[in-house]
Amino acid sequence: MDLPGYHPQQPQPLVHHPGSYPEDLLTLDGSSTSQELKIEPDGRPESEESCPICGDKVSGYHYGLLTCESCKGFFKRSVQNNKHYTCAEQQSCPMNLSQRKRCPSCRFQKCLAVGMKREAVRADRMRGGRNKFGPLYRRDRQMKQQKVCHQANTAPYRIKMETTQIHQPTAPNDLHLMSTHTSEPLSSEAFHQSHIYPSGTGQSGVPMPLDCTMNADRVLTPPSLPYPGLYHRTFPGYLQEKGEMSFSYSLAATNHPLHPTPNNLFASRSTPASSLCPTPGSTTPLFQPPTQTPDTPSSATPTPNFLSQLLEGEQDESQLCNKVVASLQREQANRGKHDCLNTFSIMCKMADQTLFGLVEWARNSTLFKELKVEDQMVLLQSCWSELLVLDHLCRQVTYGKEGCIYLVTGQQIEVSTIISQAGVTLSGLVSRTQDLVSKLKALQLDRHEFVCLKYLVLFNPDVKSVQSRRQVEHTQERVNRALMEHTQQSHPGHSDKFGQLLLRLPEVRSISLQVEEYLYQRHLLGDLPCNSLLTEMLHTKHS
DNA sequence: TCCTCAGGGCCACCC
DNA sequence: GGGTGGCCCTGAGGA
Repeated sequence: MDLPGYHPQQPQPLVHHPGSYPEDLLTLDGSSTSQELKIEPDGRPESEESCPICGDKVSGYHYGLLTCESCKGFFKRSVQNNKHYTCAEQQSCPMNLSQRKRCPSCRFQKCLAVGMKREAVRADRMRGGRNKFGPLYRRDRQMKQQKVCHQANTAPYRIKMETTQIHQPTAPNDLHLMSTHTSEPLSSEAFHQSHIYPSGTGQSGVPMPLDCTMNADRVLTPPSLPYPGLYHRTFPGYLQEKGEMSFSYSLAATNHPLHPTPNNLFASRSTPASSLCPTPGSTTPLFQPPTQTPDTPSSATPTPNFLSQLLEGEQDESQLCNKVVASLQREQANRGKHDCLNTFSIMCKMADQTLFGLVEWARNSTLFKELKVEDQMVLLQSCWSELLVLDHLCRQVTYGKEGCIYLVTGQQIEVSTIISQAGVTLSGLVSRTQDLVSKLKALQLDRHEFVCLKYLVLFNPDVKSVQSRRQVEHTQERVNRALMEHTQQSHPGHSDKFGQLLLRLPEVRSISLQVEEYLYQRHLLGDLPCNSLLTEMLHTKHS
């Protein structure tokens, strides 16, 4: 028995289709009404497959996934007429065949959540023909067929992901981040005065001022946070750091030989200890020894040792913040006063540094270290974007204020600002992500659960090319069990929390695929910094 | 050249 | 009168 609704797939498109979105390939039968998919010999779904939105009978692929005729029409009208619905309840109205008409807001949100695409509704209203998703639909069918075969042999309680084609880089790609010849710090003004380019305008877009001022809420101490247990460290001395905007994260770190790329991520495995050492001169080591964490409701977990083991190596948020800010400062310093980074570049830098931190987190994980280096590589290459999305979600759940996106640097941006200035794809991504944040907040995600989700994403035995599949599978099952026991112990009144948490993983996967595709499109437009781990990871997947 | 199938339009029906 | 949903038309792309 698979866990309900968790059947994410991560196939590699054979051909890259600009403007298409890989979550087409994602099987999201994750609704509560999901049922076993049956495929006819030619790959077409049998009539009993249910619509992921309302559970009605599907009539074919519509706007990105298999839906019923009713939801197809509803989605089309909503997009064509630019409808803006409002939910009269808590935006969690039940969605089934009999109640789908009650709340168009929730229905439309669910359409988006399961992967229907606004961009598949033709702006020119041209009839007939095939859309750009055609090849992906076929691929999706193939994957579903594989899934059905695979499910027959799936062990109970297995988190199942479909096989993934991992492309090994064919040539070494050393990463050369920006040079750090200057130590001139980025002025606070320059850093605050970032700009945003509306999606679609590309580099030629007119920069629009965006208020990215530092947020004083950053100094909130854990007890005042909505979910104080999620991040396990406070921000000692943050006020001083914030005021000076000067960090001592070694400049050499960015040119560090251990700076990972898809090819040299594990180049230092023969001397793992060295990779953990702070760069000479650095006063902010990448990782601190595990510290006593604030009390959380989960302290009574039945597998404290294992959970503690998982929590070891969790990155210090304040150090990550320092690292990212320092990196941005160096970048800006290299550019000079009159050549400010635009907001998209800043975001990419943040993501890149965060990704670097996540790779380090994985590499320093005891469980992960037990795997073969080759397996570590393919696993990370498979899930890096999901880890990034999870990291972002966790930050929002912990620090994010309603209607704002909390950046790793402690800055906040209003969601409405982004949506008003961004293009359709980015707006959709932000909306989907914020929806997921709301769900996770409602579930009161704690840091134990967050780290379990990270491990479940990382230890994916269905990644193709994994050699020690049994080992990965075993670890995933252990984490799965630990998460289940933890949720039962820490939230006895919320018996379904475990299932609810797992149901969020397909959404994380879906969003991460959309993020990858979006970033790749921007990369093709030349908007992404060339020499970054982020770009390298994107290249690896698209090569 | 034919077939497939996904997006668009139409319209009866419902509230 | 606006929304819904079933049915049919259209036409690009593949066989």
